[in-house]
Amino acid sequence: MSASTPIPAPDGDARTRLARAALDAFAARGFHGTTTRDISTAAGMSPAALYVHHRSKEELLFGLSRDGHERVLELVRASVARSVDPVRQLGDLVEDFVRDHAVAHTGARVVNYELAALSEEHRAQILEIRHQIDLVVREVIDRGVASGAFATPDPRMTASAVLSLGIDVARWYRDEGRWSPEEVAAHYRLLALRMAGANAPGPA
Amino acid sequence: MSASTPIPAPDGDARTRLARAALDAFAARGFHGTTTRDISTAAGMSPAALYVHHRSKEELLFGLSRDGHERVLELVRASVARSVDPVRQLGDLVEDFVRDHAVAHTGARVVNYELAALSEEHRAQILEIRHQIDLVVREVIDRGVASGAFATPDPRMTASAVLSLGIDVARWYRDEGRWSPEEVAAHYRLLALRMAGANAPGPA
DNA sequence: AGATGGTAAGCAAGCGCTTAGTCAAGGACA
DNA sequence: TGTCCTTGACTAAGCGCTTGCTTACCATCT
Repeated sequence: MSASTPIPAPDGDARTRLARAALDAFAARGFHGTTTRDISTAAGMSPAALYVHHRSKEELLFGLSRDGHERVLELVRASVARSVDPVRQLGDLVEDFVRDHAVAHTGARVVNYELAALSEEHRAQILEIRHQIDLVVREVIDRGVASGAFATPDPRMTASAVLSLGIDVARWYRDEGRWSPEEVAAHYRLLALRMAGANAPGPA
Repeated sequence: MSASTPIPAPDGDARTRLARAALDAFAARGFHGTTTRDISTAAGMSPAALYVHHRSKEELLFGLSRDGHERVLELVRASVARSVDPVRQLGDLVEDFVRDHAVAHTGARVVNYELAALSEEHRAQILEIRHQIDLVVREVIDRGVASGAFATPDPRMTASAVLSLGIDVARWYRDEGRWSPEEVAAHYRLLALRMAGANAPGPA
């Protein structure tokens, strides 16, 4: 035969398959509601295989949480980098953030609601990334208030609320639901700009 | 002795102590992360005592969830009943809802984030109460749009987002945090009215 | 005496994780 | 070319412990 590839498994290599199975299981039943047998069986392997590729169940969760958070941090930084106008920056940020939380709501659930299951040190690392995400939003709103584009009596709480609104999308969004990710993202862009007190939200 | 009371235990009767211990534990570590020994020990009893007062760990969760949801449903209905002006109704509703989710964030976490651990039938009962809560908010916004007091391209999604914003308070609020429940409630009132497109939010 | 509210002890099942080993692929060398 | 040895992925079996829950019994009230 001419095939020289190292025979890829049906859906990626074993390590990736285990990680994806864990993500789905954690999202559906939570960290403590998921057994190592759930994960390995879903990945088509024996329970011991999990420990060939990952040190423990907790470290598997940590890896998923860290990767997910870093992806979101890059996402919001990229949104803000696309322009200099705070109104457009906030709109883009919220639209991208919300779309992502709707599309990837399975991963976002693990990322946002399983922090308590992490070890002390791992949770601290994650909270640091979350802080960076918070800073991005806060700075956009602060600049908008400084320039007069936004008006809000408490910019910090408004920033917190805007992020909060987007995070909760991961909790309630369903694939078979009433709205597409794009529809939610577009409407939430408007809502966030109103929250910030933008005078003329503009079309896009 | 003159005391005729039936010797109340340090913090309420046994059933209540167990329920409160369960609520704290479920909020801190989740349903599956909590053992029946955690609960009974925190209530100052042996593991078997839990089954004298409650049928199972799941039914204990269900009771907490049902009571919590019914309390919130009564709360929002009372908020709306205090006036007839949609602007004031939505403002009062959000203010009361958010204050409650900040003050009672422990209970609200269980109520909002442990639904997956319930049995099929129990979860269905809870979802019905949640639907009633949703309807209250939706009707207030619909009436505001009809009267011209509100302006939003998708009243239904706006209603969903307003509730969502309040629910997420339970996730991030901390007692030792930056803001008092009253401060968050007041600011969120403004945010919700802006989201709904109220022209003049008014003072209170 | 019966009802009420509690406990000590423990059962069957399930948990995270480990151990000891199988098996296929690949390089080294006679 | 054939044989040996190493390496890496994987599993069967199971260890020690914990889980939710039950049973059999006891103390205290009315």
